[in-house]
Amino acid sequence: MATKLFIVDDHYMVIEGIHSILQNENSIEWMGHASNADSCLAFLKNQRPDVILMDISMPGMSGIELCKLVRENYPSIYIIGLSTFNQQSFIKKMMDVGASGYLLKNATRQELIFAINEVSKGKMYVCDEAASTLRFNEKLQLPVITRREKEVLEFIASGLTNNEIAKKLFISVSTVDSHRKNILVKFEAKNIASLVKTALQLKIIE
Amino acid sequence: MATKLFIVDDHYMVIEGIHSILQNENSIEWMGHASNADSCLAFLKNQRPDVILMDISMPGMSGIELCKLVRENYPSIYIIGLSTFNQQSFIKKMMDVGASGYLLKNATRQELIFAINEVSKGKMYVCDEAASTLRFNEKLQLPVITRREKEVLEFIASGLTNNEIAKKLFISVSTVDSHRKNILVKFEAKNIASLVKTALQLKIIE
DNA sequence: AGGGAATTCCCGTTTTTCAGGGATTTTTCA
DNA sequence: TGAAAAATCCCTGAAAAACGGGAATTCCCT
Repeated sequence: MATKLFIVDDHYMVIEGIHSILQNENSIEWMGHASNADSCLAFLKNQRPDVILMDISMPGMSGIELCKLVRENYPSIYIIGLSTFNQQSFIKKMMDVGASGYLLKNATRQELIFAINEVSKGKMYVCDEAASTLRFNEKLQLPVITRREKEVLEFIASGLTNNEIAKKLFISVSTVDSHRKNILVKFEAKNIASLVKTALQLKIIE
Repeated sequence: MATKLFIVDDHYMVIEGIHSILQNENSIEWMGHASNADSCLAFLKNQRPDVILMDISMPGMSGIELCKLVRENYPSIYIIGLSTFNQQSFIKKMMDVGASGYLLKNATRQELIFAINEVSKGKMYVCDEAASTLRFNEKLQLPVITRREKEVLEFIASGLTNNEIAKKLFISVSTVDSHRKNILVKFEAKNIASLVKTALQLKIIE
């Protein structure tokens, strides 16, 4: 039986490309596409694909949130993440949230078909580039900061002083200072400048 | 006479998508594709398309450099920039370097065909999103900093203090401080944290 | 129920940044 | 060759961050 495939991507050219690539592939049945998370969810109300190819960065709800939702509500559907960039945190988050595979948009026809078939059988498929990025990151691993620390970090990056942050969060300056110190340690940063830089580079803040 | 089109993009799916979209369009003749700047240049040694669709971010030479080269050596070829993101600086740089148009990868079939046809006649076509980004940026325009200021900014972002920077550059702390102050004014930042954040966001430093 | 993590708070000292001036010497380029 | 822009240097005082400690409470998970 052919694998029923659905695609969520906000790039028309990519959808068209995948459609065209899979046109003569009779092991895969094209169910359609959505260009954002909401239309995807609406589609799933009545239809049940076997595999969804899902772009990670989309306007509105991201592929990561969408993946989580779909996996929670329709555990029989397998998901393959799709993105342009080989971005450490994206890949990890996508896999954490239940994706079965990960492809970059420069994948070949062979790789695409192979990935869909593997995943439809319940296996995993992560493309080489993404896999090596994951391995690299396991060694280097991202600093883990708490919810509160992240809040403080965001305020710091937007230029607020400890005093201003304290007022915003209704806590004392000492507390803010403690958080700041802990964040600096976790990031192995010696001051705010390098902290903000690495936090942005690691996409921990935007 | 049909417009002869060539495509440079490192994403197979996008090439395939565009190919598929243009298959039944007889005003456009598909000449082929390259997945990087070098193969594009090699192709141009013997062939002469009318229009090149060119991805901006590619491994190796970027679309911006490639665009410049092509325009210098083959001024009869018109170029349309292509990218995933609506990124201020990219669009501007691409247009500065001689591109005739700019499309995002979520363009529709109609828009794609229209853009190619317009550009082939020597006109310009910039998609709405990109155009509004350009307008937005003209008003807001990027801070212009001097070479020295950029050097200092980079050291600041990597966590060096004024003192350390002074030693590295063999200048006095006062001078570094002056640069720092000027940079802060130019970025309208109130402190280092917000400075580093906006400098990174505007891609003025990496 | 117990333990660890998270969040909260405080102190004192040193270093660095911020904000406000002003001033001189090089470069650059029209 | 001359004016504008860039790069250099200096001062002072206040504000904030960095450093190095310690400690109490609350939350969460097993």
